[in-house]
Amino acid sequence: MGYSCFMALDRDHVLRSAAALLTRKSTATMDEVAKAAGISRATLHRHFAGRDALVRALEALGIAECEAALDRARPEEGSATDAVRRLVREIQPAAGLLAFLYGESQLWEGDRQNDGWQRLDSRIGALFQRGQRGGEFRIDLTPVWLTEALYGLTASCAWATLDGRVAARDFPTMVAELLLGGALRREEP
Amino acid sequence: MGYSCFMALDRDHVLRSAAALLTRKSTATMDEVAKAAGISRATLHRHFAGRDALVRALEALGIAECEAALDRARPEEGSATDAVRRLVREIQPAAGLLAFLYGESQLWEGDRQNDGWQRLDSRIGALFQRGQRGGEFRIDLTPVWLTEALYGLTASCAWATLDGRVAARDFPTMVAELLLGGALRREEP
DNA sequence: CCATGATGAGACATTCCTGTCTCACATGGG
DNA sequence: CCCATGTGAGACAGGAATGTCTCATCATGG
Repeated sequence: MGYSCFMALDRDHVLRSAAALLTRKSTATMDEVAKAAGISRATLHRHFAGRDALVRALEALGIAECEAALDRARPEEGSATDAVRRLVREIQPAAGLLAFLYGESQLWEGDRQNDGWQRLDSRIGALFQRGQRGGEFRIDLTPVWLTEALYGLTASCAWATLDGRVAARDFPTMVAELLLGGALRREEP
Repeated sequence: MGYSCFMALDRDHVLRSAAALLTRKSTATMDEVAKAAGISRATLHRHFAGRDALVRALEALGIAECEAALDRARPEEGSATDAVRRLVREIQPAAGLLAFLYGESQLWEGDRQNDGWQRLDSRIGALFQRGQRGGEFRIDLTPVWLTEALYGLTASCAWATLDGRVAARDFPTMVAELLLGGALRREEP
């Protein structure tokens, strides 16, 4: 059977390479994706039927990584503020992939879209709602918008990191502190 | 000379139509752009040599609109906080176009990019810096990141508005208040 | 040693978009 | 009235990416 027992690993490796490449160049060719993974275009097509299938697989990977990050962040524990900080920290490794998917409008205009996004939105929205009900978060910004802002700031910081405008080690602080506290100084520490 | 004296108006109309369409569907064909503007593809090519020229023209329009918004917002007057609120309010009409350009990576990977972005970055960055020096804004978030976050939140809210997740009339509040104050409640009103 | 199966290289047709062209038509000015 | 100019429709070739195919190679397992 040759390498067949490693195909799952190969597939994952290809997926990660594609994510890394498409994060930087979202219009990359199937040939470029194959080159980046160190395989031929034929083999790439054996793993993923076409470009659409590849993007869908990346979408599934992104959703899975976000859900894993959400699990690790334990959004139900402790203060909502700290939970958001944990979430941003845990989501950083997936930020690049998330930024790519966020800009891939192809995923949203389709008639049916992956349920995973709705699950994620619900869980993250619930975290913000918990913070509002507990009096930690202001109530004039809707949980839906706060969730959207979390995605947007994550993607923005991922791009800014790729361009070198923000240091990667500052990612958690920049995203979480802006999302939580905004630009204004606090009167009381 | 027929309609030649109105060509400038035609061109502007085409540009606005293209912006509105490409904001929703960034991969729209030249034919779709022409259809959306109510002209034929031949006439579209008479106004813009090719797709690249069209995108560049949209970039120039976006920059011009942002600079105009910045002028109207009078970023040097009054408190930096109010200046940011004015800027967000004035930038809303250009938010859709800005969101399209923000996701058009083609503009950034080219060897030379429009100087306008740097001018805008400088002016907006200066506003945040003024707020920091005046003690209004916190100093642990860099002006570069705050500028990036302004773009990112603007684009996010523009998309959320298109999808109906955020009401258009709430745009200024959602963007400005999150950027300024974050999600946390203030102890003191 | 041989058979199996995965791989890489490349050819190939197809499809889609683009850019350019021609031509007929309409409108407006001289 | 006649000409000039802008326009729409369509044809056309070219390029690029895709998806499918074949074939030679090579490693593994029996």
